[in-house]
Amino acid sequence: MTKGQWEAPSVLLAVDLVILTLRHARLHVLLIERGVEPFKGALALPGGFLRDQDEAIEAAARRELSEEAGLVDVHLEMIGVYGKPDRDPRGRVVSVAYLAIAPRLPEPVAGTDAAGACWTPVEQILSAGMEVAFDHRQILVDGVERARAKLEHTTLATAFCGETFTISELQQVYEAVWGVQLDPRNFYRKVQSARGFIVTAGPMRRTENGRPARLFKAGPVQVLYPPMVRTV
Amino acid sequence: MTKGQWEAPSVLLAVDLVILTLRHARLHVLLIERGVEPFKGALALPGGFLRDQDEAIEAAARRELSEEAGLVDVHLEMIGVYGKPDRDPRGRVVSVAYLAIAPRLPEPVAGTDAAGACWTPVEQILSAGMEVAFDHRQILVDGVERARAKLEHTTLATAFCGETFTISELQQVYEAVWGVQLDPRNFYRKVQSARGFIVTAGPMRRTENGRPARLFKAGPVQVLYPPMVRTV
DNA sequence: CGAATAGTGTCTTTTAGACAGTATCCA
DNA sequence: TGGATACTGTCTAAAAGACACTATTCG
Repeated sequence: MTKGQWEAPSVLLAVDLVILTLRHARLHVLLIERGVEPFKGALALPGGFLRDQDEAIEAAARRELSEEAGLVDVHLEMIGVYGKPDRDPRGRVVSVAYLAIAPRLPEPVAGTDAAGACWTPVEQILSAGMEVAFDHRQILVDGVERARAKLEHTTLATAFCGETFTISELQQVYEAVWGVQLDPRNFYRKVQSARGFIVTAGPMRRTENGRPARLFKAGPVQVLYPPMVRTV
Repeated sequence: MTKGQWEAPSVLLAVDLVILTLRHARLHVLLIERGVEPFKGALALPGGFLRDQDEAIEAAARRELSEEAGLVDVHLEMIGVYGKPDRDPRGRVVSVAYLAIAPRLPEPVAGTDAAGACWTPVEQILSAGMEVAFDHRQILVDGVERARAKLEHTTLATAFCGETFTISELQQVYEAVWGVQLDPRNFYRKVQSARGFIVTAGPMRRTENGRPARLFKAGPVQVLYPPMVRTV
């Protein structure tokens, strides 16, 4: 509560992005090599400070998404706030973390500002002990866990795919993000019976090897029913 | 990214609390009558600014929880960040919202600072058009939705109960938060079969009317398997 | 005894999971 | 033709939902 002469302390506000995508059937996150202190030369999540007093937080996240990864119109949601008093040696910096999901991309990161942007397998950071700057490991852990959880009861998986996709492409998303193997036949039935999850995108087909598959696009529904249960 | 002479803008950081509890088998939220401008006299979620530059954000939330509601050791989790540039007429105020779950309480709000603290049925704000200050209606909506979702696949429901509770008390939590009626017999089976959800708390019993019920306490598990499915 | 709540059993329908078999492409 | 992937069908076991019934308390 504001009382009397006391003045509330102010903080610097930043945004950080966990940008996930699928590459070679594995989950990758975009990391940037830092060009300035602190943690100069180390890898970190893309992000930055609010540009000015009037910039909305999500707008800042979208701006960084565009500037650092060349991405527009992708799924974006807030993960949480990271504000431990000592998390940044420059002073009291509070960071709002966002989760972004990018569909399959051409090999290089298109339209990038930052020189050292690179897609890194999530496993390398989570299981192998690869280092990242600040508290970005924790932010990544929380972002990946958010994605895993939302695959269960929302249609988020379609955000990893392009405009249209086959059912086995969708299955690859679940397998990569959850780190499990799924039976394609049961996955088929499951996905088709989830109301509004996917809808057929014309009678077109696409091929690379074996029988061509039907194409689908994301359905109208956000919340999945029945959910895709990740058996524990 | 920090560049050259440019200086990042700073913001005021606040916390707001959605404190939920059950009263008379209905979901209630704690509101405070504001004693100062802006919105003087209006009802608002409890909350306030960070006390000083070194206070952790969650610590500020726990401090407000104690000062404004007299609550300690209750479930507390972050909901999200609310930072629209124009959400507070005093300037750029970014608020971190927290969800707190209080067990059944004695009628008055114990140990309260704020004079006008009152438990309000959530329905009155969500369905009936009761007004609240700032963007607190949206924060409440998000907090309640979070609670509803977490009841499905976590053991959060036990946080609404006291140290020990009966199965029908637990059922009341689900019914009040979800706003549905559940079959007590199937609920029984369901809850008992969810591994680690509840454990018997001795052979004691409690009574008020009808046959006495067994007492349980919260089990060791946080994530529910199988989940409590809220049929849509 | 009846009213009220606690707890068990049982039946039916739905869903998950395993897996056989057919279809359609390419080389 | 064989190899590969797409898709369909079928069986079994588990879980969800409906609901009859018994148990234990109070007054």
